[in-house]
Amino acid sequence: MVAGDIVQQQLDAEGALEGLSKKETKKLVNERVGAASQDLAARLADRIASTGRFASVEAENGYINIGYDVDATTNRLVREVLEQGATYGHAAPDSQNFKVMIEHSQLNTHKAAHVGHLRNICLGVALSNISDAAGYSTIRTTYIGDIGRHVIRCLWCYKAFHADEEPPAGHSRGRWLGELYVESGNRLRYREDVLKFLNTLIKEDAGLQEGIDRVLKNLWNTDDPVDGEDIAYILGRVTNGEEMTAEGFVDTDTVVPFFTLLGDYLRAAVVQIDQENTEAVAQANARLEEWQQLHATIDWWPHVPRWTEEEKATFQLWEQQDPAFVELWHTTRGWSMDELQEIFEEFGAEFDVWFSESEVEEDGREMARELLQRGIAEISDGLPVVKIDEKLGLEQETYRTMPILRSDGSTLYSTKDLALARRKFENYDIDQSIWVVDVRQSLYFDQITKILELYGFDEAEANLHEGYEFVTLPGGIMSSRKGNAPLLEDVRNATISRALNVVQEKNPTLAAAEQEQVAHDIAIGAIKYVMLARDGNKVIVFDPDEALSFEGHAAPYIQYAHARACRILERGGVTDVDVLAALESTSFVKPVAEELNLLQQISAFPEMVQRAASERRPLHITNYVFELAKRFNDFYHEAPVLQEGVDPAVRQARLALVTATKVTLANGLALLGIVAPEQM
RNA sequence: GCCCCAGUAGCUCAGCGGAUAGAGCAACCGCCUUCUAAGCGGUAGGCCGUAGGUUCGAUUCCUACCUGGGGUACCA
Repeated sequence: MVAGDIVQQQLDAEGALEGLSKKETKKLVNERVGAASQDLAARLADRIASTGRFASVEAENGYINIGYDVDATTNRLVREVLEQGATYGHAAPDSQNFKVMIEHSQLNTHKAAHVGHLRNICLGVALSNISDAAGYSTIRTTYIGDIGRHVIRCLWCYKAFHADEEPPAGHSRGRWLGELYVESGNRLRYREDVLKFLNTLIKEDAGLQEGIDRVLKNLWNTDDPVDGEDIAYILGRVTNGEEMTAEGFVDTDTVVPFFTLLGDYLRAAVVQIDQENTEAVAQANARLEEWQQLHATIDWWPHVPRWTEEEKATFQLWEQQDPAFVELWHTTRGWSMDELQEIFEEFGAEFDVWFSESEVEEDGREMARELLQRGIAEISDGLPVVKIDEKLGLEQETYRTMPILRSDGSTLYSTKDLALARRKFENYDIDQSIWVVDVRQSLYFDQITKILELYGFDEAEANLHEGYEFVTLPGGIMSSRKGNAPLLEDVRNATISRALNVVQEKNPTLAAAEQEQVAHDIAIGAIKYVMLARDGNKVIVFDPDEALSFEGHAAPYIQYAHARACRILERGGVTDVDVLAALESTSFVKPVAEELNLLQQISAFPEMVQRAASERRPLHITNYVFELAKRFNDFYHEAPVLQEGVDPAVRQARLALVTATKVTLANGLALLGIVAPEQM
């Protein structure tokens, strides 16, 4: 760019540009700029070299390569690393003079955590660590979803169907509640699911039109014949390829015998189909399987409307703070919290402040009232909402309309978040408030922020949504109903047992307890690395097999480099303290290329921490630490430390380099919340 | 419809307007009497989604389009 300007000025001064079109000017400048930049680089290089501050300065291809005095620079660097130890790379605490609150790991009680939550925890922990290390005063917080529709549903299901059951002992009680929540959804959504199945069949199954007659005939022949109008309804929908609704039936329970008889048709379809056509066979089988699953609970059908009423009534029990219900809530909440604590501990999530939805509910309700009173919110179709675009005077739809309470007066997520956002600034004197929540909520958080602005809350703009894409499975979107969303606990267990196998195979002489500890560190590290080594705006396709791979670009590769470094130091019989003490007499003369590459990478760490913090991208640290491990492995193969024939001075220098590498690797991994074992 | 995100090697992903676009996995060929082979070296593999624009220079910035994903008033 500079060279371009210079060339242009030169040509201008020479008068060479006179009368030329813009395009011709460009062409001329273009022709000369390459040479000019090389010339410029060479002249600059000369000038830099003349300062005598660098060991070598070379101009190459328009770039300037500067060489340092290796011995002095290395000594200084290694000293810095060893003196600072676990804080190498960190800025002085609070040196940024900026206080930030990071909210993450908003797990729910009464519900099982899945791999998507795992990404949140890993990201939140890493972002907090990095923020802290970069010198931002960081308050770690979480916001537990201990009330809301999921809790109500779970407890409704508990009271209605499982009240007399003994919940399992110990930590699986939380998981048990999670299963109840899934069951509640299946029950309440049952009619929808059945109708969806029927309507897909009507739309996609060409054979149904022919087969329907027999099904309907059998419907006449049951002991308790169904209404003729309903049979006509079914026939009409099928022949016209139109969707059925529950309301379309005179007697909605007609669906029960109809759905049962449909099984005969589907079973026959599997047999009749051309067996050569594997795709059609697979589809027919899949349909039959889905039918079987739904049919297993066909007796649910008549009850669904009543259940829906019961769910509403359960909401009201909470709203009215019914003592028995509140007690049940409190007890079951405790079961889940025990489990959440374990997860947090295992994944290194520590919090300075704990929030939960139940504690901000009243504040939120109060705020909603005020918003209505002040005319910022209004009742639209019986629903309290803020018409944000209208209030901001925006022509184009941008922030749309946000409900701030349910029409029955119960609170929504938004009700509570408005209150919480305000509380954070009022009680903790922060400069910035960050939500680590997946990207699907970005409109939601924009809405919250804008409503706070309309409310007159000055700090609203200091809210920041740190979004990240969600986690899917190789097969497609996860659906908890189909049960193919891997639960956090399952992923954790599978990875740990897999890691244990590898450790036992690779390091059979290690004591069993050590093997288990190492396997644990490796497994958790592997999971975390997968979650952090992709940019936030990339969807992670979570392949359990790949997460379990311990080779290549993954945490174990880095941990292995660290363990190797530890091993060398152990065999060399030196500690960090010894190396530091000997530094005065350590000289780094004529290092090989692998050593220089390693040194360069170590020295880049502090800057990388700053960058990761300011961009809020732990990815920079995962990349950094992988590159560092790679360079160490290169060094390991090319530059022997303890082997015979290595000059004692070289050995001393290399031991120092290995120590600095070990410290930096451990520090980098620590920022990611990954443990660096000393042996593997 | 409107808004957001992604599209780079067979797959998963890096790539701070600049040098010959890089890793890992998978494939193929090598390296353990040596500080741990969870490692290292090599081979092969690319219209950087498409078309314009800005720039001396674009994978990178802008616009449009294509493809995929997500969001879009009483889910969280």
